Formats: sequence, structure tokens, C-alpha cells
Amino acid sequence: MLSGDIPPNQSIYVKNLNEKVKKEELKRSLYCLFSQYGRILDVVALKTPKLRGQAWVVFSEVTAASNAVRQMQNFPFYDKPMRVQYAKTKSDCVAKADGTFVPREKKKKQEEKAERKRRTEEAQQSANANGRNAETNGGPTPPFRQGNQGAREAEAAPNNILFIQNLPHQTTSMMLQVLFQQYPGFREVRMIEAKPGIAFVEFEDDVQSSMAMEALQGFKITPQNPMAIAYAKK
DNA sequence: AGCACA
Repeated sequence: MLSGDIPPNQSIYVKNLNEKVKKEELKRSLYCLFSQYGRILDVVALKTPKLRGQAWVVFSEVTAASNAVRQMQNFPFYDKPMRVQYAKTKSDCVAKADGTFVPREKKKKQEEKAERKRRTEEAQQSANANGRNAETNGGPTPPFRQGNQGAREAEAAPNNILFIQNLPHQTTSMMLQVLFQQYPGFREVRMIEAKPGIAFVEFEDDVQSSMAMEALQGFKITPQNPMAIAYAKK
């Protein structure tokens, strides 16, 4: 049955997600996966009984959401085919942006009190708020240089294995798989316990590895971590 | 199956 009765929305609703995946990893992986369609403003996932296995991805453009809905239908994500629809309502983060946000209030007094307290605490901390929406990420960016600018190490010749650097330490191989398996010829991700921040990704051949490198060069899993992709040294 | 914004 097509979910065709939901009008286009810049937010998408994703369900049939693997419930074993931790919330933060899930959000990051969704971010990684969907940022190929456009700028992502927010990813929302809750693990409450009612909301586990579901998530919302908020794009800055409806067209991005439309492409995602069409193209990511049944995409195998953590071993489960994801179901993607438009969200039924506007996300808070876009309501806030267009000024139509009204805080919902279905709380009893006690909860409100706690809420208020929390907010004032937040206000104090928001000195360092360089945007809690750290997802103002921008997704893939053009190549950049990092690390050994001076001491010019010889680059490995193109081959079927990619060497990834500058990954956030929370990166898991599943997260990288999610990203790289979108490209034809993907074989596997290898990470080394003792060496966080790097990974190897193998493709069937060097043409395919090069396509993935091109597409994901500089990709940011977090804003601070544009990934540096090179060919592995054999 | 399940449409929220901790």
C-alpha cells in the first residue's frame, strides 16, 4: 500500500529501523546516509516504547526529502529494509526557523516546573552554544588537506582499498558500511581496535574505490571530522 | 505497527 496520502514534507519519517542500534549511532548513520540528498537540519530519534524503530530526518528542502523517499525505499540498513515516507507534520526545528513554533503543552504542573528549571539551566550553558544543531554540517565537501602537509608522504597509487582518516572516535564499522555500501563494488570495512579514527574500506576494484573516494571525500560524520580518504598502501 | 521534537 502506497503511503501516498501524506503530502510532501521537508521532513521524512523512517520506520522499520533496527531497534538494537544505539540512538546516537542511529542518528549519525541516518545523517550519513541521507545527507547525499541535501542539507539535513535535524535527525530525531527516540527509543521510547512507542517510538523505537522510527526516526525523522529533516531536510532544508522538500525536493531533497522527495528524492530520499523515492530512492531510499527498502534500503538495507543495519540488516533491515527501511521504510521511508513523508512526515505527517512539520518538525519543530523548521517551525522554529519560520517563526511558527509554539511550544506544545500537555504537561502537568510538576513536569512544567522541572521543565522550566531545565530551561534556565540550559540558558546558562548556552554561552558555549555554537549551535547545538551540530548537524549544520553541510555533508560532503570538496577535498581538503590535513595532517602531513609539510612532510609530503608519497601517496599510494590508486587501488581497490581506501584508507580513511580523521574519523570521530565513536565511528563504528557499521556506520562506515552504511556510507560506503551505497557505492558499487563495496566489499567490506575494516577497523582496528587499537587505532581509533582510521579505517580501511575495500572495493572490488580501483575504479569503484575511486568513485566512492570522490563521492565521500571530506564527508563529515561530525562537523569537526571531515574524512580524509586516500588509497591504502599495499 | 508505531508520526516526535528530553
